[in-house]
Parts: sequence; C-alpha cells; structure tokens
Amino acid sequence: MPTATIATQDLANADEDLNNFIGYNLKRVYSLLNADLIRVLAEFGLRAVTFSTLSVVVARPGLNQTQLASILVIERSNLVQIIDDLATRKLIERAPVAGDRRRHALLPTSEGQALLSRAQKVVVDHEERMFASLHAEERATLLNLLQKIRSID
Amino acid sequence: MPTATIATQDLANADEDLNNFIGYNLKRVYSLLNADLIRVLAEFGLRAVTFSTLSVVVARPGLNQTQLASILVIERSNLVQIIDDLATRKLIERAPVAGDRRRHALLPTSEGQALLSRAQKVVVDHEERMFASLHAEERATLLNLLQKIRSID
DNA sequence: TATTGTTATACTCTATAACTATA
DNA sequence: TATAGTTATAGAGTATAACAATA
Repeated sequence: MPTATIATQDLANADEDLNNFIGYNLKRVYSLLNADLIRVLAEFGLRAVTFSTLSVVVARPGLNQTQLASILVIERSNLVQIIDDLATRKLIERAPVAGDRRRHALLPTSEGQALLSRAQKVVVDHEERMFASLHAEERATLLNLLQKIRSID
Repeated sequence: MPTATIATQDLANADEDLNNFIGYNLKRVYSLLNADLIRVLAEFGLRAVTFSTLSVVVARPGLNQTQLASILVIERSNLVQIIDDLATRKLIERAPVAGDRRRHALLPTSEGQALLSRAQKVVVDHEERMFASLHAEERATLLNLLQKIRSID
C-alpha cells in the first residue's frame, strides 16, 4: 500500500475541524432537508419558494409583490416568475388595486388554499421524518435557537 | 386607502405559518450565515467550499479527490475546479501516488496551512458575531442538535 | 470491467441593472 | 422624481453523462 494513501477508518472524521463550526453543520443539515423537501413538494408541482410564497399569500391576502419580496427576503425581480408560476396554475391571482394601477393585490384562489393545505401536511410529515432523531422538546429548542439567531437581522 | 392593501404592522408576522417550520427558519439562518461567510472569506480569496476543502486537505494530507468528494458530499466533477483553484494558488498540490497513476494525493503547502490558520480565526470571529444572541451553552446545544439531525444520513 | 480524474453541459438559485407604466 | 412590476443577464451552486488514462 502506497504511503500517501490513508486508512478507511480515518475518513469518518476527516471533516472534524469543520464539524466544530455551527455553520458547517447547519449547511449540511440544510442540504439534507432541502433535498427531501424538493422531493416531497414535487408531488404538488411546488418548489420550496413557491410553497413559501403561497403560504404568505394565503395568510395575508392582498399583499403586493414588493411587500411579498420583502417578507420572504427575495428580489422583486425573482419573485415575478414565482408569481407567474402560481398564477398560471390558478393557485393565486393578480387582482387590480383601486387607486394604484401599478400594484397587484395577490389573492389565493380556493384551489390555491386547498393545495396549500395538502402540501402543509406533507411538509409537516417531512419534518417529522427529518427530525426523527430529536424529541419534541429538542425540536422546540432548535426552533427557538434558530429564531433567536434570526433576530439579529 | 384601497381595501386590498394591508397595514404595515401586519407585515411583520406575515410568514408566521412558515415560522413554525424548523426548515424555514434553518434556511433563513443559513442565508444570513452564508452571506456573511462569503464576505469574510473574500479577504483570503476563498469561498465556503474552498475553505472546507482546504480544511480537510490540511487535516488529512494524502487524500485523493474521490475520497475528498465523498467526505464533503460534493460531486467529483465539481471538485475538479475547486482543486484547480487551490492548486493554482499554491495552497495545495496534486502529488503522484506510488502504485496508482490515476490518483493524486492532495497535500497542503505551507502557504496553504498558513492561510487556513488565518482564515479559521476569521471564521471563528464570524460565528462569534452571528451567534452573539446565543450564550455558550445555547451554542453548544445548537451544535449538538444539528449533529444529531445529520446522524440520520 | 471498474475506477479516477476530467470535460461539457444544464438546471436552479440568486443578484444587478435597466426598462415601462404609473404615481 | 420615485415606485411597482418586469425583463434580461450573469454568477454561483449543483447534478448528470461521457470520455481518457489507468487499474
């Protein structure tokens, strides 16, 4: 065996320095979650961002695109195709706003609300699976810690 | 004021449904962290993935690209340009492996080790800043919870 | 036949600049 | 002049297929 190779067992902890960083672990977890979320949302023809957008439109009907972009922290320009996607599928609609013809009030259709309801259940199941190694209190702690970090923003 | 508009104060919690999902909070935190990490690593001409790669090469000199790709969970094909980048800058080198001319043993240069040392300090500072709202025990808890979630993989 | 590194390519996500219509 | 929505575009990040060299 050549001297420059390394034993298989040593590979397990080869990223041990990185594992001390919260950010590295967070990215790895995010990648795992995201891959599974993409998979489960595909059933509904949704991506993570169209799911999020539909959620906010259902929760706050009447928002315009600038407000929505601000809430979800995405560029207005990138929101256009997201809204197009949802509107083409009749899940939301762009309604005219009285008094300002520049704006569109975004409203969910009943189909949009129904699809969101079904998708939410599947996302809850997805999280149940992904966080199976944590008990309820640990999940609550994790949620709380993440929200605390977000509070710096 | 048109009926379809919404009061400013209602915008604050417009993503309240999403905020019940750990995944949504995790993505938002990841985005915050990543933006700051990109900023601080730019000083060293590093990206997150070149920093990670350099870390593993320094920790485990002699790995080949297939092993490294497996450790970092990135495609071998995408690793090529990452290694090219680090090698061009003389931070690592591709050394021949005795007995297998297909493989390269990846070795850090002393410049690579020195740059990594300096970059690690800056990444520690970056995490210190980003997690300022958490005390030491909370940070340890967060790290532990994230590693538990990764254990399903 | 299988593996290693590589190239080419495509798709998603994200960021920026500039346009139009309206205010 | 400023704002809302839009278009175009470019840069990352990521995934897949196929190839040459070597095992």
